[in-house]
Amino acid sequence: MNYWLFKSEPDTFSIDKLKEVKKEVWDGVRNYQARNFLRDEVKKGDLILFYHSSCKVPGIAGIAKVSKDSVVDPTQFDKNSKYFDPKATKDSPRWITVEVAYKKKFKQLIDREMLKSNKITNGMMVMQKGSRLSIQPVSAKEYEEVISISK
DNA sequence: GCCAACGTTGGC
DNA sequence: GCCAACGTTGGC
Repeated sequence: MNYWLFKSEPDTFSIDKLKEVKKEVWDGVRNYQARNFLRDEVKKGDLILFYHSSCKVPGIAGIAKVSKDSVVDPTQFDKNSKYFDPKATKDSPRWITVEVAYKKKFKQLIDREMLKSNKITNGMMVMQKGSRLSIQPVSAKEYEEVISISK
């Protein structure tokens, strides 16, 4: 079992929205490094730190769980989607992702100030300058620390 | 295969 | 809105 951090802009898709819909296909990832994680390493049962980015207060908002792995991102075939990819075919889809299920929302958002002030969480990939990857691996130690901060 | 130009991300 | 960091594109 592995741990991950998934970034999402709350204006587009937030932890509250996930809570409402319970499950959602994590579509729209169009970066190969992130896609490779989604395709090869993110598996059913893995736990996800749900990170809100590009907003007033960025930070970790809660936890989700991978409910299905190796899901073909349907938006690549949708001409009306901004994620449409003319080079993707049904026979060899280019964008593979996962489905995530809501697990919990933290009582309080763990903002970057909080992550920075903790020695372990300050070392997380999301805290590194210029870290743009939207699907990031998280160590068990980092995950546990985030959980303990959230309590 | 190099690399400049360009586009995007994302914290601040 | 700024700007640094990074990824992608495309000419050569």
